[in-house]
Amino acid sequence: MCNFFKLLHKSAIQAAKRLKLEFDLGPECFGDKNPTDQICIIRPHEMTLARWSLIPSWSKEVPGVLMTNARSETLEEKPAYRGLVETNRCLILVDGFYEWFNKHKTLISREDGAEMYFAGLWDQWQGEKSATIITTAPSEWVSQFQDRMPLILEADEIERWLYGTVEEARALIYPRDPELVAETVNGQQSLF
DNA sequence: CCAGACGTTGTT
DNA sequence: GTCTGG
DNA sequence: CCAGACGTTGTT
DNA sequence: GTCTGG
Repeated sequence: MCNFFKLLHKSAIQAAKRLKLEFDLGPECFGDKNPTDQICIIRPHEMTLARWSLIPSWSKEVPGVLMTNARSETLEEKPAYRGLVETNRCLILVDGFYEWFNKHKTLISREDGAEMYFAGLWDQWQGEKSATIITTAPSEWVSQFQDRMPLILEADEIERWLYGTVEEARALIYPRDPELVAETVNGQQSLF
């Protein structure tokens, strides 16, 4: 599920360097992250903290349901997300995300070991920023674990997602097949 | 029309 | 604020 | 996933 | 038999 991931400090340093952004994050966004935790997001010209699970700006109160993922297929239709792809795109920075495989907690990360960028959307409610991760159909490889996966952008796409036109951004929303590896978390490495 | 929702995933 | 389900 | 529906219109 | 709503 795209509901549990990991971010290490060193990857935030890397991302800041790659995107030429100032690094200024509290320690609360590092480690294993669950919905409603503070996570590291990247907006145009800014790396910052946000609550994981989007709260629409028009909400009367904190929603009773989690908005941790946004389906790419219906992004532009749903009341909670409509319009955000035009003005409120962001990246969610992670090292890898967790899936359950044969009852083992399994970390899925990039084969090249680099930091990973999820395409996401953010909003602001009563001064607080929050964000959601866009999901797509799984690649063939990921489908052995799950039938959805986060939209993972490549290094040469992340600036287009942040700074490009809406059309350029929309063109990046499609199912991918990134080079990934999986390893069980309890020491034993599994080979996939 | 108008009240009520507004979201996603999917075995541990 | 806007959609949709009854 | 799996149980339950499987249809349409829309103000008095 | 197949879709969808929970």
